[in-house]
Amino acid sequence: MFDIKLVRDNPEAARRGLINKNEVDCVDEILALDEERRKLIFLTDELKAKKNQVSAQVGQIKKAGGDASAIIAETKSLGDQIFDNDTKLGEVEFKLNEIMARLPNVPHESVPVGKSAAENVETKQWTPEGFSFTYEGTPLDHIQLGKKHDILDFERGAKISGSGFPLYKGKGATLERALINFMLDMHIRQHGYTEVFPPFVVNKESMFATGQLPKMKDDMYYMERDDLYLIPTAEVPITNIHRDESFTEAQLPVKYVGYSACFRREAGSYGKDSKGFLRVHQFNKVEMVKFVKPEDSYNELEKLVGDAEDILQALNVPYRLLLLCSGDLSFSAAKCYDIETWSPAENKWLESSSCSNFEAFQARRANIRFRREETKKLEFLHTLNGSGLATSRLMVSLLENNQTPEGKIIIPKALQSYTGFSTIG
RNA sequence: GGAGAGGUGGCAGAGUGGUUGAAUGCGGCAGUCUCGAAAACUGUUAUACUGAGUGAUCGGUAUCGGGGGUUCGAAUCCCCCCCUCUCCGCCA
Repeated sequence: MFDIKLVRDNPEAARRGLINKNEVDCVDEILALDEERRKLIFLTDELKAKKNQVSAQVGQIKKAGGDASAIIAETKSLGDQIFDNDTKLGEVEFKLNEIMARLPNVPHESVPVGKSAAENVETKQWTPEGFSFTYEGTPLDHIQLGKKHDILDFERGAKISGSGFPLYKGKGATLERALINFMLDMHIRQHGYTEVFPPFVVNKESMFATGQLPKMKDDMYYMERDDLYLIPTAEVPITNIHRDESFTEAQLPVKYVGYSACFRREAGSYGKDSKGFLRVHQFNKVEMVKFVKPEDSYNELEKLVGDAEDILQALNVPYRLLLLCSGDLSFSAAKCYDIETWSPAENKWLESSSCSNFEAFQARRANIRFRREETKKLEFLHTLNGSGLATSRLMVSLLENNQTPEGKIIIPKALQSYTGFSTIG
């Protein structure tokens, strides 16, 4: 949620933020509603104060055995006015909240201004020793490799559930499990995260808090009967661990890492990069979430990206970092790096991770605060999260980059103690 | 799914219609005492919105799981919903 006070105090900044994110300018509408709301509150509070005052007199008069009927009549009419005003106020606040809830976060000043993904900025590229973008011969793609070694079965996955629900088999299933454990262990042991294993199904309050609702409603699996949603990312349950809670300053930063299956309807994106693992409805992801003090959040974002990079370097997977431009930023993010891994068969980069600073945007929606020692006041903290990483596209890069000319797959050293084997095929 | 109990301030726990934002205890903070600390004693200790003020702050309103109702007046009475616990049933 965007802070109404920020809009009120600096409408031009809010307007710029909206335009930079390719959003409709609704600042004037917000300002008008806000003014109406405050006018109504002021009037009604005065009436209520009067009513409370008169009401107290009723008690005193009755105690003394007097007749209070004249005063009671006065309170009654005050009550009617208050009721009307409150009804009006409710309508105004409903409208205001609706607009505010759909107002995206404002990009940080370090974010390049741009309209679309084409204007994202590559900030780093990393490749393992001896790596070359020009492949000798034709590399098999992950679907061919999956079939050849009988480790991935997209057809049967589709039979069981529909397209986009992959089935892993044999060493493929083991490799997937190994990847998840390897990533979790590195974040826990080397990066200092606390492991959590969250629910994969959440209520609407949780979805609102992290910003999936109301905007992304159509992109989520929803169970009407129970009014519950399948999570699109572990970011949702993990960030919501501390919804409506507050920390002491000394407790921060709090860092969690957790695995979850992720479910996305991907409505409207059929056919686009959708073969095999490139776009699926269910995938596995290890997610890092941080709760930090506002002044630390941009430093923590860089560290978060570094934590994800460590995984890729340990796995010898070529990758690059993209700093997303304002127009490509998600609804809740103020700044975001995507990590893309190289696919030799597709001959392109694949998005495998997204690391974002949400500043106080989610904290405001989720009401997560901390008490600052110096001022003794409660403040909204900043939340961040990043995939570390999603296994589906990582698996594409992992399989394709580690294939030998004979079509074998070499398991990276760091993973071997997790898989229990060093090659596939 | 059935039956019962319960949801009150950071925590524990009183409170069944009228200065109750809420007793008491614990915790926290400040002070006294002490070389220092502990103990003891004293004081203090919620949040949001809103108005005034540069500001410290002051005024008003709301808040006792959530929503609605009764009443001049609700933590307290009524209705609906949510959650937690116990027992029974079912079940991976």
